[in-house]
Amino acid sequence: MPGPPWWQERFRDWGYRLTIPRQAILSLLSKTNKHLSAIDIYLAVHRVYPGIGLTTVYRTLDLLVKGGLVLKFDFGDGKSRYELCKGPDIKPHHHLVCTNCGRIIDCREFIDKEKEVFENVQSSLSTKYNFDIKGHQIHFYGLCEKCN
Amino acid sequence: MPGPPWWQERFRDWGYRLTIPRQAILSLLSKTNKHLSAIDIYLAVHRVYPGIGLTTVYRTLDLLVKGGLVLKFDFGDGKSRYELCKGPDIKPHHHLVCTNCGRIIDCREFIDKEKEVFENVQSSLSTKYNFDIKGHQIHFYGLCEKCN
DNA sequence: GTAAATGCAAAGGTTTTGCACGTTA
DNA sequence: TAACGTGCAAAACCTTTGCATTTAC
Repeated sequence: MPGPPWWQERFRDWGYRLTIPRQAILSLLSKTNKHLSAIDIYLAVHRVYPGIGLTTVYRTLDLLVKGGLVLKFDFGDGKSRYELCKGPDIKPHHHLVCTNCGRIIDCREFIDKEKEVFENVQSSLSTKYNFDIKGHQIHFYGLCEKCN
Repeated sequence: MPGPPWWQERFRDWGYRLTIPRQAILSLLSKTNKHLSAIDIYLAVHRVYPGIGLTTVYRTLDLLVKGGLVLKFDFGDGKSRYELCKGPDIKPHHHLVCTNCGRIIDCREFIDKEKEVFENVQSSLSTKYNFDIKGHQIHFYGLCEKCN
C-alpha cells in the first residue's frame, strides 16, 4: 500500500510544481535500473503520456540534476544518461563501460572500501584547491564478455 | 638538443603514416597541460598549419585514442576533451570539475593511495563480470573557488 | 605507384532556445 | 489569476560520412 511518492514533499518544499510530465519521468526513473538517455526517457514516458515533448524531458532532467535527485553521466557515446540517486532502494554504485559495444554494468562491491579512502581524499582536495566537492564518479573502461 | 619526437617510431611500427596534421596535433598536445576540445585543437593547429580541417582533427584524435596515446574525457559540457597520456613528462592524474563554470583542475595527490586500492578492485571486477578492464577515470565534481 | 590520409561540404544526432498556449498552486 | 511549466518548431552545436584530391611510403 504505497503512500504518495516521496518526491511529492520534496517538490513542494522546493517551490517547484509537481506536474504530470515530472511525475511520469520520476516514476519511470524510480522503476528502472537502466542507464537511460533523454530519448529513451521520452519514448518510455510517451507510451503512458503521449502529450509529452522531448524539450520537457530535457528541462525536467536538468531540474532534477540541479536538485540532486538525478545523476547525469557521459560514457563517451555522445549522449548523456540519467539515473535517480535519491529515494529508497537507491544504492550508490559505479560503472563498467564496454568501449566496443557500449554496454554498461553497475558495480557496487567497491563502495565499502571506497568510502574510507574517498572521505579523506575529498576533504584534502577541498582544502588544497578551495574546491567545494559535492561528489565523484568512477568509470571503469574495458571490453565486456561478448566483445573480448 | 631534442631528437626526433618519440612518437615517430611508434607510428612507423604501428603502420600508420606520420603526416603533417598528425605531427602538428601531437606536438600541440605534448606542449599543453590544458583540457582541449576538438575545436580548441583545430584552432591552435590552424595557426601554425592553416591547411588543416576539423575532420582531420577528429580522425586523428580517434586514432590516437584507439592507439592509447590519448585519453578522451567527457566532463558534462557536451564536448569531448583530449589529453596526451604517453611520453616523457606524463603523469597520471584525475580531475576536479566545477559544475558551475566548467573549470577543470588536475589532481595528482591521490594517485599513490589509489594504485594499491585499484589494482585489487580491477582484477576482482574483471573476474566477476568477465570484463577486460583497461583503465578507469575518476572525476570529482563541485564548485571551484570563484563559484563557491 | 598505390594505398592511406586529407579537406570540403553535407548529413546526422543531441541539446537548447523562443514563443504562444496550458496548467498548477 | 498570475507565475510557472509545456510543446512545437527552429536553431545551435558537436561529430560523422561521402567523395574527389593529395600525400606518404
